[in-house]
Amino acid sequence: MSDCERHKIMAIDREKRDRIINAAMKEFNKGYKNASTDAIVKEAGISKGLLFHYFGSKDKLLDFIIEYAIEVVVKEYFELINFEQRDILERIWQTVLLKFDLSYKYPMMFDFLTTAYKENMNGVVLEMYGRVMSEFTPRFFSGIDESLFKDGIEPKMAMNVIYWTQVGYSHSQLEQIDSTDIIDFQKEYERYLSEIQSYFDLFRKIFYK
Amino acid sequence: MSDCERHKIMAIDREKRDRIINAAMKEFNKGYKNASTDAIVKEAGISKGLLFHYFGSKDKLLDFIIEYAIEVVVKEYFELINFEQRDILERIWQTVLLKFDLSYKYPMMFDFLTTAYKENMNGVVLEMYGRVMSEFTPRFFSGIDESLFKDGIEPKMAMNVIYWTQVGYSHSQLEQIDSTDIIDFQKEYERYLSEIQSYFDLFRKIFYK
DNA sequence: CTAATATTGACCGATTAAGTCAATGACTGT
DNA sequence: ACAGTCATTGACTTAATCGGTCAATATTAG
Repeated sequence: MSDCERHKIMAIDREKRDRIINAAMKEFNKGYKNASTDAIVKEAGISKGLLFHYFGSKDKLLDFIIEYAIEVVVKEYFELINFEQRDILERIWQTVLLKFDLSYKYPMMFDFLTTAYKENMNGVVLEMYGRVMSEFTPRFFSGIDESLFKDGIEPKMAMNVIYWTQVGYSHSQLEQIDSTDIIDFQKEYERYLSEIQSYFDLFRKIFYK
Repeated sequence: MSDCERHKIMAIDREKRDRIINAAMKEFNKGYKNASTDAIVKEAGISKGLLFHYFGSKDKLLDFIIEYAIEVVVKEYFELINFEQRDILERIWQTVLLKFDLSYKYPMMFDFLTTAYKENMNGVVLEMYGRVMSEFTPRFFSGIDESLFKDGIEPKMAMNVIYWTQVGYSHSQLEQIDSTDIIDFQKEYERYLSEIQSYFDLFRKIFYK
């Protein structure tokens, strides 16, 4: 993607640009072929001509969205995690907060990137993302203070349980949000965090000395 | 769906019928609109004419698959759970075994029904399924022997952790299976069960007296 | 008021997808 | 061997859809 085109896109009014990006991520999350540009413009509330005026083609739109999504996730998620925190519960807690902050602006970001990576929507760029990810995961689970765990508790299993619980809880919340109408985000945010925190308290009690 | 048509379908060779059912569930799992009859016949290894000879139309095919899936899940899952088992860990363990047995014949059954229910693919039939489900869930988590739990452990939270761990582990296994070629099912079955059992052992140790 | 820019949506050609049907293959009793 | 029945095929039709275009219109700036 040429800098010229990218500059044109980044000059769009911020709120409208995010509406297009979110609509595109939601639609491309169905897979490249199943994604419809008509559905994207409808969701974003713009005309079809404007979409092609800015992005040129469906492929270029996808390329931009992938590059943009990776850039945001790297800068506002991967790079913000403090690896000096050797308490795994606290380390995972950071990711809960960071993911939640990101999903406020871009609700489909992580789901979209997962789909894009699985379908290999853009070979070159996603290969880079794959490298970032495959370096991240082992790093995330290494340098952990295992002395915090009770004797007889397998740290690897405990970490999986913590991770899966957090994923499971998020999903159960997402289902409820889908079925309800527009919600008070601030209020939901607090309830969500306090509930998931109670699970972390439970884990601290059962897994830690 | 008239009994006549249903009879015609059930008269198809069992192995071929299951191939069609599995192909249809896999395809409809993408959503009704994204499901392609061409893809179904290709996956099932039959001609397009035959599919329409048996099922008449895409809608009637979907109706049959939904009815069939609900019937199988009710008879081979819901009705086989022993509610006299008051140990929740043992009760959930039953569901793991039952789901695994079912997923051998119909790998997409539960995922398909979840999608069908969310998209409300067939109002009348799925409303019935929703009623079955909404009666099942509270029943499943009631009549539990809470005296087995350690003091200070909230049974409801512990049950969620157990449930989410089982879901998370299944998903992590599914991802690995997708990326590998054909596998020795018997060997995988044993490994899967023994690994998930080790998580149940962990839960017994940390949650129970 | 004018020129430049942003935005629209009807329209086009190509592709796709549900559904059809005439033809063929396979089997069965005589 | 043969007539008759049933199972099965895949090229074809038709309507809708989708990516992409463009002349027209709205908006903004000087």
